[in-house]
Amino acid sequence: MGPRLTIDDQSEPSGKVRTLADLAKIAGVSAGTVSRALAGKELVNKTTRDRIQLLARQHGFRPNQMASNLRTQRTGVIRVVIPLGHDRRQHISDPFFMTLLGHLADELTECGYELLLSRVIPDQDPDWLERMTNSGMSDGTIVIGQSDQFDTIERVAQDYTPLVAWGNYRKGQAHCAVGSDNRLGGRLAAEKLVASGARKIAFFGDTAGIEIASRLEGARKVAEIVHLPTHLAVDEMDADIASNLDSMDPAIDGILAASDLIAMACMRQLRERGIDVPGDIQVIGFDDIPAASQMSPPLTTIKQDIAVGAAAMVDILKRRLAGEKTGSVVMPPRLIERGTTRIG
Amino acid sequence: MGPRLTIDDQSEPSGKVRTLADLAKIAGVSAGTVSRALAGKELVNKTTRDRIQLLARQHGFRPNQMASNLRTQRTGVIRVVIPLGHDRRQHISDPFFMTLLGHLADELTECGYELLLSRVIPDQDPDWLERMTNSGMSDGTIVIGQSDQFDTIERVAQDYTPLVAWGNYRKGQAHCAVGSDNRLGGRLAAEKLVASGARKIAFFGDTAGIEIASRLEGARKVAEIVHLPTHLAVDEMDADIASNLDSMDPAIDGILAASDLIAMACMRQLRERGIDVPGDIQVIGFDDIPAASQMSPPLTTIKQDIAVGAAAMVDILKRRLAGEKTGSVVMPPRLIERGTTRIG
DNA sequence: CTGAAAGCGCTAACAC
DNA sequence: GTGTTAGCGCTTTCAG
Repeated sequence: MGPRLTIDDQSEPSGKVRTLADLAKIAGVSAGTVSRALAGKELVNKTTRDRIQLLARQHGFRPNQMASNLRTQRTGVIRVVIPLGHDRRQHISDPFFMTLLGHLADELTECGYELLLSRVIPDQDPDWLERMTNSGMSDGTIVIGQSDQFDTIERVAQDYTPLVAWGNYRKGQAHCAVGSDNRLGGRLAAEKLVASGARKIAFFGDTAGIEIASRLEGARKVAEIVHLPTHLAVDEMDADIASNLDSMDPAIDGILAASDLIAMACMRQLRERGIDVPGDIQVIGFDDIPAASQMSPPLTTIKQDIAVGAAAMVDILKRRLAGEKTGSVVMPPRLIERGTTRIG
Repeated sequence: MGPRLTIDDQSEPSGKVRTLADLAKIAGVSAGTVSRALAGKELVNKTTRDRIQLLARQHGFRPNQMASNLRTQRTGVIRVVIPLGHDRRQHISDPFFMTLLGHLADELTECGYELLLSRVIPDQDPDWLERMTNSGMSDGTIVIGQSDQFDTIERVAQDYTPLVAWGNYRKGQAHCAVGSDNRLGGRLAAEKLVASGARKIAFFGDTAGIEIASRLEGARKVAEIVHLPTHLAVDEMDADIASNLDSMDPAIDGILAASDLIAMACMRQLRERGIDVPGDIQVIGFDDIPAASQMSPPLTTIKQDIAVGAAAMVDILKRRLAGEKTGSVVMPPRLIERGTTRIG
């Protein structure tokens, strides 16, 4: 039998070059030199450097990142993790997190980092953050949304510095957070509602998430507010809102939604019931996701500047990777008046 | 001087255990045994196995993935890449890709894979796919959207099997694609428009993307259609649509949008011009993103089942990783009639 | 059942 | 300038 058609003949037609050593051999130099040449180091003679780079291109050679990472103790990847704490189906539907993720991807790519994305269900694995930070698979970690995991993040941040979380800042906390002043946002929303004549205001949202809880807290500085728990998963959300809406006895005339998504669901339910917005009930959302301005009527909301937030997170993380100590960032949210509230 | 306060004293208070060897030492066994114990291998005595696992937990020890990956030649990560080919600002706003990504994340996490997310601008680096597939950082690759990169994907697929792309299937192609029958989708849309009385139909979209081109092609089987190029980035999109709308001389009475996002933009512009939908102009979208049903009037559209698509991609990729040969998957899209088209 | 030893593919002193 | 060498931290034969 000839050598053809052996079972495990995986070799490329003309001996694929897969390692530095392979390339070194056909270039007639040592692996070390190839390594340096490919890294564009000045140390190696320009002539041979060019020759090696050419050879590499010709053979489609690409050095193994994994090996390089192990050796240099530097991965060039940032882990972005979304904990699905208090409402695990949130992610699929929530345009806010998705938009934030998009911007993070932009920023990270921009400065040469890869993005390792993880969704996590904390209840099923209390160790989640330690696992992510200690795996050696990334140089730093970004947590999108504290959800109900504030304490976990706080604990890990004790001895893991390259960590930034999107979310609420609580005085004296150890971990670095970037986010909006949720309390202020809640206050702005309530103030607006009150100013334009609302007398009985309801808050739709799940206060298990600390960001949400802060919004309600802020709103309550301004007015008496009834809290109507609302799940974040689209399918449950609608049912929650519907039943709450129907069971309100002294009818409400103002809705403060914990997010634009919830506000949109409210509008849907209100329309089905023939209730006029903003005539009968005024509605105000939170986030200012792209869709907010496109509804009819367009949604009045509290805007969080996602792009700026994402840039800040990446910037801070880079600083921390460089050993700098940084504080948190609290960004002021802004009222965007549109069509779901009355003027005044 | 005592040993305190030396410059590079990075050691933890009581000597942090970071490597197998560290743990081996305090357990009084060899590194090999620790490795086996932590992997839960039966080979090692249950007693010592438990002891080692306990020790590991106590010290918060987590084996270095990078090293393990290098040794085993298996990373446990799947790369998901979004090429921003013909319209590089698409991603931030496109809920379709984001939703697909969400589902992919679910499916991958489900079966123990990590997700390495990359955005890529092919013009700036023609080598992009080779770079991603050969880096040794992942076991397989999913490309979300062929964009105008059909040929690149085709080329790489020649000798890289664990690759699946979301997109159009073209008879005889080498790479594995999962996606909707775009041509059929286009046809369904045009048929509906014609059936409910549209006489002059316009197609809004950028046919540089092959998926989009196929939709137009399908539509043209049914009716004569004028193509109005439209960028996918939200800001440009509005301007494109506005100018096109205003310059149409014999007014159109049907709009076939290449995506729901474009359809939504069209509706916005139409509303601004006081044009009634579906009275004066009927509109039909493509994708059926979550927001489609929430507009007013709710959008008639061609639905692609994203969840099923994502599951199929992951399933196929796993098969390919197991050495199986698989074909492509073409899923039938479905007309969802809602409020932006007339009955009939 | 466990230890010793040989690498995975790359990089960075250290030589010459 | 370039080769040699010694690992990065882990897994897995191969001995015993």
